[in-house]
Amino acid sequence: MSSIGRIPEASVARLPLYLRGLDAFPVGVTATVSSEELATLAGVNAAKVRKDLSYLGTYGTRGVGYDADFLRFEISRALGVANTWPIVVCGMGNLGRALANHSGFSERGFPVVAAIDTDPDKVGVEIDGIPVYAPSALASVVTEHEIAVGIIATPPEAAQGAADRLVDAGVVSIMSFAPIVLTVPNGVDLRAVDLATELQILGFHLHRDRLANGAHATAGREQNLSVGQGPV
Amino acid sequence: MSSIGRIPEASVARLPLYLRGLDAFPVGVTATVSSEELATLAGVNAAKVRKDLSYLGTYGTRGVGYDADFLRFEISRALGVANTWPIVVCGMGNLGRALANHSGFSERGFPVVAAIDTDPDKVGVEIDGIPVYAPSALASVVTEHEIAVGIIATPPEAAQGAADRLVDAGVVSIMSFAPIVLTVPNGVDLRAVDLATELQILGFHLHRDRLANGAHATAGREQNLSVGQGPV
DNA sequence: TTTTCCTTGTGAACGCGTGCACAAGTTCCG
DNA sequence: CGGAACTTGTGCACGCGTTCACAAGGAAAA
Repeated sequence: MSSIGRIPEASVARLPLYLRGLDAFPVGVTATVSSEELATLAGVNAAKVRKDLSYLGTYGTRGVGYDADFLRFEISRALGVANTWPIVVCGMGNLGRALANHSGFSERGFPVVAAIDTDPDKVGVEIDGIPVYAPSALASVVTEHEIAVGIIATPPEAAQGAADRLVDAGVVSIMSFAPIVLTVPNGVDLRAVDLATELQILGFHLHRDRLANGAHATAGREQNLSVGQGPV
Repeated sequence: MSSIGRIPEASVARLPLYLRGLDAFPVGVTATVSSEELATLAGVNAAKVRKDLSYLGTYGTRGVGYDADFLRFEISRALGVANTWPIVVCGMGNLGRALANHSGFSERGFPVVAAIDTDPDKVGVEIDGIPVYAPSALASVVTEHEIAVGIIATPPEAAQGAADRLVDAGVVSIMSFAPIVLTVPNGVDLRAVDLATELQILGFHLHRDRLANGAHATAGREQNLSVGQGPV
């Protein structure tokens, strides 16, 4: 087994992008990718690709490139994509329903196997094929499906409660869409995505450019940003 | 007018969090916040709060703290929150509909005023009060509502096309949920959020912890992460 | 007025991430 | 077999962001 040393967080955050880029190459077929190509596919630069991959091991061939299929396998292994992580969605409002249906999740090894909602009208039925349970059933649902990942898509007021229940039930990774700061015990991995905040960042640049130029936004900023998030 | 110098991107990304934290204080009422309190409310540390705010100007009082109401005003001004930025959502699938309904957007000054979809059954009707137009109508819709911000929630195959049309129509800020790399001209601000990628990052830590410990995840990682994204 | 207490604002050090530039290694052609 | 062309892997330098630690300043009490 290849004992991988410490991989910088910034690199970890890019590994899924490389994996996504490798979708351009068919599975099971031998093909060669250069760091340059992969960089384009992932939206980063070539030096970063090479350095990131070097943290995983020496998987390329100098003068040639990387074998696409093998590289996919190795990145998948590093990310633990071989495993399937069933997830539970808390809050079946607009966003929750959309997330529960999001095909990208199951395609990437994160099938939504259950949902939680407080609305008695929703509890007990299946929404888009996903069974909805009451909050009280969370612990048993988590145990039964061996769920390690939870998504919080509740209203802000209910988010901390949902997080607490998830943690109590044994969930150790949480992705939250609630626009508040959540507190979770040590050892629980929390990722917060606040969509309105993201827009406000866009708004800042917009505002600045409007002030700088007359009304037209010609003087530019950067042109491409990728997903990511830094630890606090 | 306070001419603000260059504000680091990392600081800009936190300003909305501070603003969100200040929601805890009523509008129009004089109250004092210390950097420590605000740090807790925003989920960061106090030194960062002070440094970030110092980029905006000298708004605090030594020995006392910041006036919550005034601070909110100043951060709002820096972010351009005074303005309202109408947005258009491209792709009224599950995610698009959820985003179009997301109350957090309009609350924060980003009302969804129009949607675009290729499905003839959707075009011409209103979905949740939002008029849906055909892609060909995009330019006139953007002009009419003076739209500067677009959201891409289309399937991946249609995303680049949607981006191109948005740019042609004059949109200069784009938030994309499509799991592909988009190319936009210089001067256009693009923010990409790939939800599956976010989950895979969680999955990586999960995987690592499972390998390290037996099966229980007690040995911990960090406990709190906030939204953010770095320029490429 | 002077002293004490408190919190901001910031200079400076540290650490991480990025990108350059090149040595090391591979393939292919003559 | 020698050399040209190419691409990886990485040492190193640079810059940004974070954090510490403290001086500067203000309020309140003595």
